[in-house]
Amino acid sequence: MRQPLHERIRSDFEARILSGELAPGDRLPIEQELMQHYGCARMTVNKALSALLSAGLIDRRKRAGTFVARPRMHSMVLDVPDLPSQIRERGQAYAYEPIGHRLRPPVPSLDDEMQLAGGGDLFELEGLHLADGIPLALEYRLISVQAVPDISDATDIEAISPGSWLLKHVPWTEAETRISALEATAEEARLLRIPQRSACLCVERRTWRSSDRITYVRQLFVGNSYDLVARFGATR
Amino acid sequence: MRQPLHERIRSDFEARILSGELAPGDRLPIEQELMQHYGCARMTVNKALSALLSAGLIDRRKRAGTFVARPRMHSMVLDVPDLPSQIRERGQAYAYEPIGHRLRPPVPSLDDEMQLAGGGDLFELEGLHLADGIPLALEYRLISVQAVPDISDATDIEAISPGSWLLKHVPWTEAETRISALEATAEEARLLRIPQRSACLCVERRTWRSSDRITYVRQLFVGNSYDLVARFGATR
DNA sequence: GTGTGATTTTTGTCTATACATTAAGCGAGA
DNA sequence: TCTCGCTTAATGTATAGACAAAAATCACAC
Repeated sequence: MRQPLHERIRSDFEARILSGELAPGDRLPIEQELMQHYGCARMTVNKALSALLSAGLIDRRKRAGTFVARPRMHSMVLDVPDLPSQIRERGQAYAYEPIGHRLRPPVPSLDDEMQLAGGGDLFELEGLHLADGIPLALEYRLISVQAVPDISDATDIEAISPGSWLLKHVPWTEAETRISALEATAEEARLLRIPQRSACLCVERRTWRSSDRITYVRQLFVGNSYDLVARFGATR
Repeated sequence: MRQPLHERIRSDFEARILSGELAPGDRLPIEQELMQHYGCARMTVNKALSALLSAGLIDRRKRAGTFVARPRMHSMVLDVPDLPSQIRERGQAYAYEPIGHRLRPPVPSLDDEMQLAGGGDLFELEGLHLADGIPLALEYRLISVQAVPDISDATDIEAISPGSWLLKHVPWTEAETRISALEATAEEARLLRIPQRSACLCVERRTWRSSDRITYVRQLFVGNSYDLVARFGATR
């Protein structure tokens, strides 16, 4: 039994759905029929269909049956590796160069800052990510002191990089990333050592741990030296 | 039984892992112990742990046991909705304005074009996506005639938008998206009606159907009028 | 010591069955 | 015709047991 039966059933239907043979809205056989077709117990069929369900390929309704899901708003998996390891993987030397940091209260007129702070203060942090000594990205970060009290006595936070430090100390459960393109301001261009108004890739991210805001970060990548890559396909 | 037992077991351990109480590498109780702790059958425990496994939160090895997974390279889900529906969702009028199209052989010196063509010709297509009459994105697309023979007699392809047309006619199984920022050339700027060298978000996508290349598309978005959004979280 | 084979623990798969839950569909009555 | 409740077909959850497969461990021979 090199390939488990439930896996075979699952991939059979995955293939038929992805190939278009089974179109969105089409009904799949009921579990009883599949039991007979594959000559197995219902639990085995159920395991296969549960996997397809959690992969979002099918919808199931009691009494009604199992249906091919409408093509969900197409989505792909975006790799968000942390910069240090990604730069090292390219065979370059990584360095983080702190520009400054301070503790300050949130600006009352900025809703986002108020929510992030959640009654406490904000830890503000700015620095450069360098690859082989050349600036790759400018990072501006706000951390909620309330959500991350350890931040006060974190002497090592700028030794590695704030992103890596946070990942180690504060696991998050939810995040939203926004990607856009914009032109570097004079100040940003100076820090990144690029011409003014050069195109930059702007990645903003907000993270939560079960409804509490943790951090906001804005990374400005030098346009022609960094690509984000997303993939879709080959379930595992 | 508002909440199934297997779901309770799953979320118990999800919480303990995300909170850091269980650190990467820590060993979880074996299924026998969990059966006793929760007073249930082994299949129930197994279902909970299988869910955590497929979510990537744990690793399991026969004879060795179950362990909290090392934090994987973080990945997020990137929404890639097709432009027409997304623009209409914002309450704007969508239009596609064809610039031109032709059938031509691939350029022999370009490996990517040769692979895409796969021995046949390429269908080349250029057009603008407009929101309320204002250019939002410039699209350049190559389609493999071999993979999509219907393309020859597709009179409607420019009536809707090439992306939507393809999505309807040719399901794909794999795709790679590359996101970067760059400055519009003189020609691109003219078509998009923006100043020369403005920052633009460049989305390139290559799609496959089981090892056959189908299409290459490059969409150039006006920098300040479009964001891509990616999310991570809420395991259903 | 060092490999090598047997042992045993733990997960992986599967069966057969039971009862719960949901909602589609039907029929009775207003 | 509309509504209410009943029946019933389908999925959802759970059980108890069986055997398979992998790999850590141990014992033995060299």
